[in-house]
Amino acid sequence: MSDPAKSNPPESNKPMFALVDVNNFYVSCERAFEPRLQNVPMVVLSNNDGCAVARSQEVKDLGIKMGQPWFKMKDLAKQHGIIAYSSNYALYGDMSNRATAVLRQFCPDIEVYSIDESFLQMQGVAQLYGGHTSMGQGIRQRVLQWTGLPVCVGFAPTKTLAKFANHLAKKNPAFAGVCDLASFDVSTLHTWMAQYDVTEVWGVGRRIGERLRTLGVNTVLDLAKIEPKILRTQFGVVLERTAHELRGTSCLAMEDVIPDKQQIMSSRSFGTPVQTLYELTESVSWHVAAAGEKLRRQRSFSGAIYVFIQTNRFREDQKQYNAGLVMSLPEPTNDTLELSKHALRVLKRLYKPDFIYKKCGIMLLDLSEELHQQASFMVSSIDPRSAQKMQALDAINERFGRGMIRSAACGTSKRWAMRSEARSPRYTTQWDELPVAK
DNA sequence: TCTGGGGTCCTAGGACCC
DNA sequence: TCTGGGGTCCTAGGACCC
Repeated sequence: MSDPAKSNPPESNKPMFALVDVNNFYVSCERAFEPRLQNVPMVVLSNNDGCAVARSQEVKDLGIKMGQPWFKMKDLAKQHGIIAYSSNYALYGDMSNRATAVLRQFCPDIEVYSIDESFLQMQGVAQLYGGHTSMGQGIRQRVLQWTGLPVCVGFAPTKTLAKFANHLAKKNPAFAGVCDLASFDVSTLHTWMAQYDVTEVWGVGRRIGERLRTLGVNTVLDLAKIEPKILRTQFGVVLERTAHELRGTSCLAMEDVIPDKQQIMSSRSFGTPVQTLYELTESVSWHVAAAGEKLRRQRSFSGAIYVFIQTNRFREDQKQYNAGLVMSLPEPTNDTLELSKHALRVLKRLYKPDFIYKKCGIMLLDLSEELHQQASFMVSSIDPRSAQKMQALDAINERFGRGMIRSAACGTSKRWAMRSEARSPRYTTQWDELPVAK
């Protein structure tokens, strides 16, 4: 017998991607630990229990849209017995890692695209599993068995098509959760493409969708067929690339290494409205601490900090004030206390009494790598013990929970803290919240 | 009463330089 | 009086993603 790779060189050299995506991810995480939630209409709410960020199929069937405010659907919820959970990011993050670990067993070349989606670069791997479809089924089965999470898999020669394949797998029960576009002939592919709105394409949102419609581009197929050069002049390189991808030419490669973040943000709406500088100070200090942790985790330094405060834009009966300011730091730092000092100085300049605030936050900007930090020849104002201090702080907070050690400015009242009234236990990351078998 | 929190990339346009 | 043109860098804002 001849080597299959050799007898078939053009096939195995062509790029081939799989997109694996967990169905209704947050909802599925909750269901994995509470079987009684199966087949029950349920949503998971955003921070502050604001709006629905994950919906079970039953809820989608009721016509409830992504991002719909919870308070607006309470009547419907009562009527249909919709259960709402607060979001539990400790649980979702951990479950995501577990699912990713299973995928890695199938294919080492993996790009974790988001908390619930990964691209796999196949390069002939599927042959080991008897082809795309059976590999896809194998993935579904093992992820479900090992993590309790249901996934769908889409295969195609480009990332954009793999996203579309995944979408088909999700929407059409006939695919049984796995759709291999590479096995479709052109007319079959086009028949499917003609059935879906152009905004289903990865990279085409509401706005671009509207503009495309004026050009007579309504379906996925229309976008695949239009001359890409036209898109280039009217929309730019990104959409041109998307069109090429829909035609089967791979333009987007795997991004295997996770690049360091170029900006780090921490912000949140308040659980209850805030008026005093004192409370804003607490909250901003809290955000600086959270962002500082992320900054040090990727071993970066920040050269500038942005602070903003906002009133509630939905309250037409209240005076509105949105303000933000960037401040360059005298030298890059990763020290939470140093960052706080500057952030609070900015906050004082922004603050105006007589407004009712709804949200505040900070962003760390001008990030640079640790390696590039050089001790200044000039006298540095940075405390030489800063690095050790931050290391100790991170270690303690890692072990005992965020905020165990914090600057005094973070305060103790936290009247502004976000609402999270129906959070499930952190089953997989806290010893005292482990699920109990009865 | 109650309306999320992150990120990225691209482009247009202004400032500035020669 | 004549009112160029090309290049770079930066920023703000818009669009997208999950």
